[in-house]
Amino acid sequence: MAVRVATWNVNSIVPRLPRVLDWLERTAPDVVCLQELKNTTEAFPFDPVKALGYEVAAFGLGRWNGVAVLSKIGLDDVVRGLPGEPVFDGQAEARAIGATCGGIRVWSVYVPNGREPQNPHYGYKLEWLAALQNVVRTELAQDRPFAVLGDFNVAPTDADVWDIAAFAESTHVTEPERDALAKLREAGLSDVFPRPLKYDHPFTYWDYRAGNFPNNKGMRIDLVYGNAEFAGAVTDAYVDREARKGKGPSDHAPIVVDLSR
DNA sequence: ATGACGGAGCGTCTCCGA
Repeated sequence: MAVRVATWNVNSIVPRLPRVLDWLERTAPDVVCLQELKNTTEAFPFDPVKALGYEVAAFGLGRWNGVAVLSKIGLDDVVRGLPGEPVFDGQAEARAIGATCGGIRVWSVYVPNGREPQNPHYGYKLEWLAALQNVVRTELAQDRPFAVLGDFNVAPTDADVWDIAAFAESTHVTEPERDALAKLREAGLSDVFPRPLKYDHPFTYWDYRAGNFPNNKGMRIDLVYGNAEFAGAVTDAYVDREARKGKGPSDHAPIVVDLSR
């Protein structure tokens, strides 16, 4: 059976809804992890998404963050929030949601940005990634295909940013952030590396400013980290940069992963 | 052309994003 799984940071679901619905229709993924919904759980546009055949598990706490899992192949054992996650500035944030879809366990994650290495948000980011490591170890104890998909806000290698020199003193490329990803791989997850539809590297994010998209000044910070059962079933994976084009896009492009089970 | 920030809210600025 073929299963199509996708992840996409939509940068606010309400203004993006027409584009997201159109993309869902054309791409027809079975399971979709969404990030940066920027609204509350109740305000998620359930009806038009359900009309396309999806069950929806959303988790939003206000104007920032917000994650969801959509599925056409079942949606069970939903967990809202990352068990053991840290709290920043006394405010709970909706950055993770887990669900089981047709026997595949997925976590949709929106890792904290970190802002600058000197900012308390950076420490929060590292603590959040440590909590993710613990959840991953727990999930890996289960014998089933499993993946963490989403906006990790970390570029795993220097090749994952358009110019490493432009990132001196910046988050997203520091050793501790990359170590956190390495620990996920050491625990048993593989980086499901997508193919680009154009150019030689599968960037997933391009800043809106300064013509970064047309100039392909991008970053690969949206990732699919799967266990052996998940990664071993992958038949194709690509970044849909077409979704970054035109008027009113998200600043992130979706990643589409095809599995044969 | 892919084309030179955008979203949200106690809002006409400020915060946040990466």
